[in-house]
Amino acid sequence: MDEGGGKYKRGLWTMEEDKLLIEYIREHGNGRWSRVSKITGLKRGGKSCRLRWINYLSPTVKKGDFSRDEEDLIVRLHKLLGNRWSLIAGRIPGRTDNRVKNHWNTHLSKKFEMKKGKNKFCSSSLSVARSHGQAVETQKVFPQLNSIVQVNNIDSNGGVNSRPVVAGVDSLCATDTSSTQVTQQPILSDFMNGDFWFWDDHSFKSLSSILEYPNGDYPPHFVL
DNA sequence: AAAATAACCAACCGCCGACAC
DNA sequence: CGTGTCGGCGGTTGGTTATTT
Repeated sequence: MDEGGGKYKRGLWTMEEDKLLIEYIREHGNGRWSRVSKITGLKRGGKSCRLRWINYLSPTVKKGDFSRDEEDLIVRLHKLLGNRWSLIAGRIPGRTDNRVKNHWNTHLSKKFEMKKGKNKFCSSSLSVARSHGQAVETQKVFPQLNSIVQVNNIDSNGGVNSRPVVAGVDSLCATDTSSTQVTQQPILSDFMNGDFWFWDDHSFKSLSSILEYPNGDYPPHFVL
């Protein structure tokens, strides 16, 4: 490959280049990006073609401003997942990881990013409620999560106790680390470290593995 | 009106994992 | 196994546009 060398053009794409790329994809489908320049004569590397298609030319890309709902979802998912932009974008129809990332960096991070260290529980968006009632507020925001999980607590030794809980995005998380609420939710910190697992009869599933199922198409064993 | 600064965002870069050979 | 290629990801850059001085 010669993506960074002088063989390929760099910088903003022209309309003519866009046309060539669209024509290529119409005929050959997307993928096999490294062939684009050979077939079309386009002086662009495979990576550049892929990025241009995914982030701009694809008909699935939603252009225009982010809605309040989308912003809210980004903020909550970012709290939950950190800078895993592709995963976040995967939950927001039509938005690409690059656009979500840019929007976060330019608009949202200043507004919403929590100060780290002072209140770790508040910076987590996931809580564990001991009843559906406590999770109701969060279902409006992130219905997929609440609908799929019934989990058991994992104790400090890695064992599973039998107390069922419902996990969800919590907009009403504890604001004070000294409150008793914190001590009642010992597994929150595990969650934040990415070590939280959902138990579904015979196997553990990480939160991120569940989120990777698009559009709520979870395997049957996750559905309550 | 012009220069300086800030904000925005498309595109690039380096790294990594999957895969084929 | 090792090597090369490709596609995907997150971090970063730099050009353009908007705003402020």
